[in-house]
Amino acid sequence: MRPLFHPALEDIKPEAILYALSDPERVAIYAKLAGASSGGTCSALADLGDRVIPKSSLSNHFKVLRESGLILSERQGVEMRNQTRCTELDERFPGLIKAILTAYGQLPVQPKTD
Amino acid sequence: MRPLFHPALEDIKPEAILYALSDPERVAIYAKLAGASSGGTCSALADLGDRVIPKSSLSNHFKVLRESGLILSERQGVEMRNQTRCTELDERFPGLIKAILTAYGQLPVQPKTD
DNA sequence: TCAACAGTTCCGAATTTCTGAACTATGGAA
DNA sequence: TTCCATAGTTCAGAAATTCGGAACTGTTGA
Repeated sequence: MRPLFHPALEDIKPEAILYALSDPERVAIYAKLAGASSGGTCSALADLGDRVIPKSSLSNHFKVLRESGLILSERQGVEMRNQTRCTELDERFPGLIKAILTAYGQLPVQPKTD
Repeated sequence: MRPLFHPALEDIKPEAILYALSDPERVAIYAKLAGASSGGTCSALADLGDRVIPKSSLSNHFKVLRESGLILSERQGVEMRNQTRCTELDERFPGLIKAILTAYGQLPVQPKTD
């Protein structure tokens, strides 16, 4: 398996962020991740309620989110822990993520201020 | 020619906005439109500096922008006047457009005094 | 060493995007 | 009116992207 690619903060492109979040399925995944306190695994996020995302599609969604700079994934044992990079991202693109999640009506919690 | 479709404000979908603005070429067009006081025509916006967008591609860009709810197009004589719907949109999705244009570095903002 | 499991990669089918060419709509001139 | 020029749209086929089942990889535990 190839090592997972994560762009450096300064290499994150707005078009990649917008593209990644132009898919409601990915937004749902991202919003769950942003809301969950636990590092969300892929399989924990596969169930969208009305449909279960196939494994390969899910893996691709995570890849898009990861390579756009929205999330950080690291293998932990047999599974993959994913977390958002929202604090970092908000530095680089102030207000962007919050405005997007608000637009989707998916803003889960107020941003952490720690 | 088919009549041009514009979604009603309440039918505008965030995914359509994000998708439309996930293409830097469309962002450039939109930003020029937002900046220009005159209603920008298609041909006036075709020149991106480093490349001239083909007519048919340009027409498609405008269609995507229009059908996502970002712009309003109306024929005026032989040409098409386009204007942004940013005031309306900001009501529906507060802060979204501004955050996006800022992220792209395309918003002529006043310098922060931090 | 083997089995179970989480997730990735592969690959073919379906969908979408791109753009040159043809077409439509409008206005102005003869 | 008829013809021409201009602005933009639509068409069509090639290229690129997305989707998802099947096969594969890496890890843990027995």
